[in-house]
Amino acid sequence: MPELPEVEVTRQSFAHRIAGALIGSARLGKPLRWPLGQPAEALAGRRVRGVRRRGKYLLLDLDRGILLIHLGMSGSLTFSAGPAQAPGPHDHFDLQTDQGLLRLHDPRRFGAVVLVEDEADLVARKLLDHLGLEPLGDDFQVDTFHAGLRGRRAPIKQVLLAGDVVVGVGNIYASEALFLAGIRPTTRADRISLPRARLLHGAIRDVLSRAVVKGGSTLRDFSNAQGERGYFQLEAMVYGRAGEPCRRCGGPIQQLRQGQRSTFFCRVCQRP
DNA sequence: CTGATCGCCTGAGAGC
DNA sequence: TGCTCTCAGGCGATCA
Repeated sequence: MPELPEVEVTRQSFAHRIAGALIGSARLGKPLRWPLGQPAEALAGRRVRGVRRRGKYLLLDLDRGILLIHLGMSGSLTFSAGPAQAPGPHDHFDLQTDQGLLRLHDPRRFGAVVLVEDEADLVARKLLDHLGLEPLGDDFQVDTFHAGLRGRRAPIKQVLLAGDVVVGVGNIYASEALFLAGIRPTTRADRISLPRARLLHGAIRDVLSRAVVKGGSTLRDFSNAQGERGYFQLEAMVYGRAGEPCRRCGGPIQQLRQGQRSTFFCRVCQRP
């Protein structure tokens, strides 16, 4: 579910409410993708300073350590004050604070919660070091982006998904950004000229930032930490629209598979 | 180095 | 109704 916009929307929906909170206790449900790294009890007594995002990871800065949270494919967070509901079968992590309960709901359990002492921690480095440029940040410039595509013979769609050139672009927004840039998803990344890289750079920033404004995409059950759904899926130009008319030229949207993932594109509006 | 595959999990929907 | 199959927003590990 969650790509950069959904993770950022989630962050914005609870960062200000959890800032300064004192952790009373933590609870783990079924195992997630990686172990917490320490007993859940180790979180008690720590204080939450704030919440950052790196790619699709949320980083809860504590007065001692950092709690890394990844939503995987099906994860969502809620943060609620007042009496806590009993955890459901898919609620696999709770962080009880004096300002509310942060709860991770993740049916498929591809998500993770990892406690590290700092960003130099080996596990933190394994997860974060290889990540590419932040697409909404100042470092994401056309020339560095274009340089990152050099030497990449793989299809541009898959290079975007890999996340080592630019982070946060998942399966929905990769198709959407390539449509906006007029680039065929199968085009080899290293064959993209500087002018087309400029178009793609702009398209990535555009689609991700507009998706954040719309609260992300709710295809099935995504909601932010206040339980609110996203609406960007209503504006999708190609994703999930196989066989339907292109919103630009009217031709049928095509679907293909790249690396076990569905890709959607318009063969008229997107050139190789 | 890069690229292609493989799993990790559960649930929904299609087809028989 | 109930079974089997395919697919779903991610991504690290492994092998060529």
